[in-house]
Amino acid sequence: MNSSGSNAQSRGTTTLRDVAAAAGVNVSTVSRVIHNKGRVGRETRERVLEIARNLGYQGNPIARALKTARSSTILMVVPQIENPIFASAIISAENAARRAGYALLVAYDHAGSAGQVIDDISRSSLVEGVIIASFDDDDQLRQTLAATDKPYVVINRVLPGESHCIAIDTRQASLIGVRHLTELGHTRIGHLAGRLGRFNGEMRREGWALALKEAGIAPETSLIAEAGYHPERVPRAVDALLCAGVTAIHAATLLTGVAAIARLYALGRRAPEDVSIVTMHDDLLARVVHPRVTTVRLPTEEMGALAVSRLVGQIKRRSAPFDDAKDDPKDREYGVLLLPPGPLITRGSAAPFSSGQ
Amino acid sequence: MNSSGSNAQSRGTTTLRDVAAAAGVNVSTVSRVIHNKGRVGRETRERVLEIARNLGYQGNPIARALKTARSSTILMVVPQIENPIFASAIISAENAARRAGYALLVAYDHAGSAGQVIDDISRSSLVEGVIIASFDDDDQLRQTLAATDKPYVVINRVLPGESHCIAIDTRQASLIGVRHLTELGHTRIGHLAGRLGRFNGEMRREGWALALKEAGIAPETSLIAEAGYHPERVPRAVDALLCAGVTAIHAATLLTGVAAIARLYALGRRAPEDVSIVTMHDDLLARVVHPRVTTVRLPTEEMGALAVSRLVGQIKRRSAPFDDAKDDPKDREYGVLLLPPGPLITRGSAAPFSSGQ
DNA sequence: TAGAGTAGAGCAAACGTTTGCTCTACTCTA
DNA sequence: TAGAGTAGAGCAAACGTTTGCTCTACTCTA
Repeated sequence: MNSSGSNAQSRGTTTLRDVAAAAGVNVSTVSRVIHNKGRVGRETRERVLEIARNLGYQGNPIARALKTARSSTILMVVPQIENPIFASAIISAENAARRAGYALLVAYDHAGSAGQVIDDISRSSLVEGVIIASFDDDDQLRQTLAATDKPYVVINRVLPGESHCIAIDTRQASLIGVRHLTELGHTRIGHLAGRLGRFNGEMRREGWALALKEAGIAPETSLIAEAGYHPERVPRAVDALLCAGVTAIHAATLLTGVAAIARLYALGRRAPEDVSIVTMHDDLLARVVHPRVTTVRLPTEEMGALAVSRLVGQIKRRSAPFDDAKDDPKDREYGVLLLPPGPLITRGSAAPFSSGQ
Repeated sequence: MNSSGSNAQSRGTTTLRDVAAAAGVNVSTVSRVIHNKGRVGRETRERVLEIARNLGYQGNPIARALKTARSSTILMVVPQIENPIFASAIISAENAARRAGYALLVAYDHAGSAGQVIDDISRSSLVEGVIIASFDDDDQLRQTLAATDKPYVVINRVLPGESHCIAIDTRQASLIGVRHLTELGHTRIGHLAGRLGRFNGEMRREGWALALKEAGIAPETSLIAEAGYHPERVPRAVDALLCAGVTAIHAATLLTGVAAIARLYALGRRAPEDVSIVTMHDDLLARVVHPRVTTVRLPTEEMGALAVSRLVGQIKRRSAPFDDAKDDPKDREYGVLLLPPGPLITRGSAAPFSSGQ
C-alpha cells in the first residue's frame, strides 16, 4: 500500500523486464516511459505506468549508474568532529543533496589525509563529486585537490588561487562582535584567538583588529592569546588576557568562548559582570550555559546547502558541457563565495562597561 | 606516485579490459587475479598485478555491485541532531564501515518518518542494510521495520519483541551516577527526567529509583521533574526540584545537566556548593563548562561500531545462508545487546553533602 | 492515389564486471 | 607408454539499465 510496503516485497525483484513483460511491450519502451523520454503513445504510457506502480517497480540505481556513468552520490569529508560548525553544514548538505536526487556519503578524516579517505571510499562507491571541509594546512589541501579528478567544493575556508571555495566571512563576524563590545563602552578587549597564521584564525584576528581601529583603539599584541580550537588551552590564554587588563574578550569560536566563561567562574569572576564575552556561531550550546552567550550568527547551513548546489552544478556542466543554453543561471555562479555573517544575537554574556570593572 | 595521483588520471578510464589487453590475457583472468579467486599461474598473476598497478586500475564499484548485487553501502538514519550521542555513534560507525569495506550513508530524518527517508535514499543508491537510530515512538518504529526488507539494526533503544537492537544500559548508568550521590551523603536527590513513558526516559528513571532504594531512600514522585530532551524546559523543572528541597540532581542527559547547572547559576546558586549535579555521557561539552561535569561514560562509539559489525554479519549471512562453517562467531551473535556503561568520571559538579546545604 | 513524412514501438549493443563452463596442455601413475 | 587427472587459462552469458538505430504503419500533401 504505502511506498515502503510495496518496496518491501519488490526491491531486488521487479525489473524493467518484468514490467515490460506484464505490459506486453519492450523494455526500452518502459524505460522511456519512466524517464519521460522519446515518443510513446498516451495509451501505452498510461498502461505501463500503472503496471509499474502495481508491480512496485523502483528501478535499480546501480544498473542505471553503470549505464549512465552517474552514481548520484556525493561525498563530504570532514576533518574534525569537535567543530559544531560542521554538524549543521552536514545536515543541510544532506538535505540539499537528497532534494537534488543525490545521496550524501559522510566521511571523517581523522588522519588528516583526505586524499586517502577519498580513495578508500571510491573503492566501494562511485562518487561524482566531493565536498571538502577545510584543512587548515594549505599544502595538504592543495595536494588533495590536485590529486582529485572529480568536481569538488572546498568549504569553510578560502584557498588562495582556488575558486571553488565557499566560506563564511568570519572577519566580518569578528568585526560585528567586537564592534558590539566597543559600543558597550569597552576599550580593553582581548582576542582569544584560533590558529594564528591559518586562514580562519587570521580572518578572525583581522576582524577584531579592524573593529578596534574603527573605535580608535590600538590592537596591541598583548591583547591576543592563542588557544587554537582546543578548549583545554583556554584557561591559560584567558589568564593571560586578564593579566593584560581586559574587560571583554572576543573568542574565535563558540566552544572556546564557553570555555572562557567557565574559566572566569573557576577564577571566581563572572561574565558579564567582571568580563564580557562575545563569540561567533549560534548553536544549542550557546543557549544552554550560564550566562547565555552573545554571539554572531554564522550561516553554516547555507554554506552546506550552497556547497551541494554548486557541486551539482559542476557535475552537470561536466557531463553536458555544451548544453549551456539550458543551464540554470544559479548553477553557473563561479568563484569564491564569502557568505556574510549575522545578525548579532545579544544574550547575557556581554554587558556595558562599568567603571567598577 | 601516490594512490591519489594515479587515481587522478585513471578513474573512469582504466578497466579490466585495458589491463587484460596490456597483459595479453582474458578479462576473466584479470578478475581472478584481483580477487584472488580460482587458479592462476604465479607468473601470470604477478604480471597482471604489476600491469594493473602501472595502469592504476581501481575497479568499478558500480559494475561490481550490479554483477554481485552487493553495493557495499549501508545507511544510517538519525532522527535528531541535538543529541550528541548520535554524533559519536556516527563517527565510529563510519569508521567501522569503512574498515569492513562498506561506505556509510548518513541521513537525517527531520520529519520522523524513516521509512520515507529509506525509500528516498534507495532511489538513488542501493543500500544493503540500515542502521536506525531510535525513534521514541514504538508504533512508528515498528511500522518502519515492518516495511523494510533489508537487514537492519536499531540502536539507542530496545523495542520489545525485536531482537536486532543495540542499546546502552542507561538504567545502570543512572544507578551508577545516583549511587555516587548517595555515597556522597546526599539524601534528597532529584531526577531531571527525559521523556517519561518512553524507553530511554523510563530506563533512566528506574535507575535513579533503584539507587535510592538501595540507599534506603524512597523515590518520591515529587523528586521527579520532566524536561524531556529540551534544554529550554530545564529551568522550570529545576525550579520544581529545588522547591522539593533537593541537594543533588541527577540529569537524564548531558545537555539538560549542563542546562541545570546554568539554571542554578542564573538563580545565584552554585554547583556543587549548593546543589550537586550528576549526569551521563561524556563529551567535550562536559569539560568545557564550569564546573566540569561529573558524569557516567556511555559507550556510544562501541554502539556505533557494533551496529555496523552486526549489520554486516546479517548481510553476509543473508547472502550465503549455508556457509555457516566459515562464519565468524562474532557475526553470529544475536539478540538484544545492552552495553554496560561506565566508568563514573568524577569532575567538579558533584560534592559531598554538607549540613549547610 | 502515390510518395513523403512521422509517430510509435522494437532491436540490439553497451556500461564493466563476475563466474560457470569448457578447452588445452601438461604431469603424473600404473 | 597410455590414460587419467589437473593446473591454467579463455569463452560467453549475465546483472538491469539506456539509447541510437531501424522498422512498421499510419497520416498527410500534391
